[in-house]
Amino acid sequence: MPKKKLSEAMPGGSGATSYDVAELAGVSQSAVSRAFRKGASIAPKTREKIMRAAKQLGYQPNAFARGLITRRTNLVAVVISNLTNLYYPEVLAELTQRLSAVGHRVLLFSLASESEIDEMLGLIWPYRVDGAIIAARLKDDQIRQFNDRGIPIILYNRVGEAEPAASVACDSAAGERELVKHLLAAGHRRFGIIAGPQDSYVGEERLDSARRHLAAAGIEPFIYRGGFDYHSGDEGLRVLMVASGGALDAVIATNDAMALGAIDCARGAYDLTIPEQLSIVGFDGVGPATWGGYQLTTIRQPVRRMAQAAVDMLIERIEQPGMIPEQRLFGGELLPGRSARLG
Amino acid sequence: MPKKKLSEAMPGGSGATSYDVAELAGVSQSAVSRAFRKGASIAPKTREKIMRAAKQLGYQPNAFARGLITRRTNLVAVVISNLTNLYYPEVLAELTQRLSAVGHRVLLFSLASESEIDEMLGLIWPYRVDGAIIAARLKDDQIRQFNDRGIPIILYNRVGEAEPAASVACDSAAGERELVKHLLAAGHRRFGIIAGPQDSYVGEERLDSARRHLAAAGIEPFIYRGGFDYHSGDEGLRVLMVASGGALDAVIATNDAMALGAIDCARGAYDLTIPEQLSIVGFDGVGPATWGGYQLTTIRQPVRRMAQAAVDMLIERIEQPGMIPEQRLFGGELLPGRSARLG
DNA sequence: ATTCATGTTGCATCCGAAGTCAAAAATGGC
DNA sequence: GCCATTTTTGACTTCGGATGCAACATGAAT
Repeated sequence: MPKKKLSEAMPGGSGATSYDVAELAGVSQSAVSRAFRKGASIAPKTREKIMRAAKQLGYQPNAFARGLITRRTNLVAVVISNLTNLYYPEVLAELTQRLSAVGHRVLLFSLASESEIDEMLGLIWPYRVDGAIIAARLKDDQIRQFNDRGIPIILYNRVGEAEPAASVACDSAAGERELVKHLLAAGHRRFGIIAGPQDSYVGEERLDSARRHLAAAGIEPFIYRGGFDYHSGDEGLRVLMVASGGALDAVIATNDAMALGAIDCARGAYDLTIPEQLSIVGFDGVGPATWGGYQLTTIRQPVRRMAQAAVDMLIERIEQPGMIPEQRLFGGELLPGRSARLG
Repeated sequence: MPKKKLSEAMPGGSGATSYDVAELAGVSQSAVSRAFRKGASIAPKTREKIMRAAKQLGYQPNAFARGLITRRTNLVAVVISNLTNLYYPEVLAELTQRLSAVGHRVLLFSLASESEIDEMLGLIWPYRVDGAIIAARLKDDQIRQFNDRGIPIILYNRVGEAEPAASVACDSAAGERELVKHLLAAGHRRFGIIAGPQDSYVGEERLDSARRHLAAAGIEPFIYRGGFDYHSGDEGLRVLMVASGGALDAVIATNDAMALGAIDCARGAYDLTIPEQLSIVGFDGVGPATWGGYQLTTIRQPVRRMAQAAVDMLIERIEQPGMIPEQRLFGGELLPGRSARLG
């Protein structure tokens, strides 16, 4: 008995397979397959005939069957730790657009906490993604798991430590240096820093850079650690005001959300005018930073270019496995804004 | 010759299949398959042995092979029109969390413009998603395509018109009514409305409701149409100020982003104090609305409950196809804030 | 017309896990 | 210890499309 059990047209459903299309078009299943593979050996006339039949049946090749045999799924895992952060939605939007443009689908994973990563990796493997873009803190052994499985990854605003990994990042150190330089030039001397959680890679980089450049000028800043959110900015400013005895010239927040929280707190709780009585700077250049009420002085990450680079690099590495991990560092742009006096 | 071409252990890779595991554990492939299916008929001792072998090889069942035979992919398509809108990232985060919790993966699609929907549908079909949650404007024939293919969908803050579709939404009309009621009770009489684009379902609902309730009080508001973004709020306020000859009591923005833009514009460009000289209300209850600098008077959508409901309904409909489309309407919560005088 | 190169086509097989079914093993009752 | 149940197990087939290969058609060159 030949294997020709055609899927009977269900009531209204469209479970058409290549066999159904083949029968309707009067060709073999192979022909149908070839009609849908660009560049395959098939006569234009035949392809047309097949496409007509396919349309009539609402046929679409089954990505699962295809992926099984070709070992290409056209899926890319995108892992983002906290989507509610103001910065990531923009990144995600860009990544999704770019990936779509090159024929890849986004399998999205978001984490409530970094501890969920291992669990999440277990959810990724079964889908045999062609690659992954990761904006979350991966430990070396987690990076190695991708490497071992031959799945190319691009770290976004993170870098691999011992284990090699391709990455795209915004130069935090350089951005922070720029801010500090201008703040110092404008005469600020008493600094407070509102930093992020210690497990954030970029957070620590920004903090280190700021401290280093302040230290070079003989300045020891007050430091508060928050959680990268608006509320941390508010609380951070209060803590710093107390710690410094109210004598602050400038506050460096390691991201915009906290800087905005600090601005509102300075105005609302301490009745300070920004930037005359206190300079506040952030980092990222998220949407609200440019709003009229804030006009934050900050470093804008070139999100579009970074996303484009991440996707380009990933595709390259998918097409040509075994490339040496490349790290691309993008310079941020100083948005002068009006929340700090710069020199 | 038996089909026993085992995938040779690549250099460091882990392309282990159930056959590899079977061989190592000294059992048949079927046994391996059963070991990974909860509730399958297998002896505890055997399962343990298999799991040990699987771990050793880094084996994870191939979702593509599994999906092909079971016709369940555990994939859910999530379609969101504009991710850069302040409101959607929160929704997306909730949806992803909830879906993960019930064992489903998110295949994310975002649209740069609504016209891309048809194209995007063509990208969804091959992946045989188990269901879809859609926060974008689907035309009836597009909803029908899902119905025809037997793919359950949940519309998020949208409803189907002619074609039946399950949906989850926040009661825009009721929320807007509440706002108008309180604004009227506080004595406001000269209203301006900053509305969204006409192709937005919730936008039109909010606008209609506001106009209707104002009309009932004999009031004809000035209306401006924007694009749901911060900048539209700024521009909207300027236009309304001109149109009304500067004599506005209250501004109703049909979402928060525009309300925030209007507040900053009122303060910055017209030097008005909010809410003493002008009341401004929004809709959604996004993060920045509660920030100290704004404390927006708005209607907070119960995002968590809505997302939970959307996922629950979708799963129900996946498990039990053919259910009658249900529509769930959630009431919003009035956040009094400080951007409007309420009665 | 014959030969050869080129372009199309169908057959058979494969990808990897799941499910069917009947055989084999374990369990229980007496 | 023997037979009747109940588990547990493995051989084989299935899902749907891609591909190597051989067969076939087409047209050009001789």
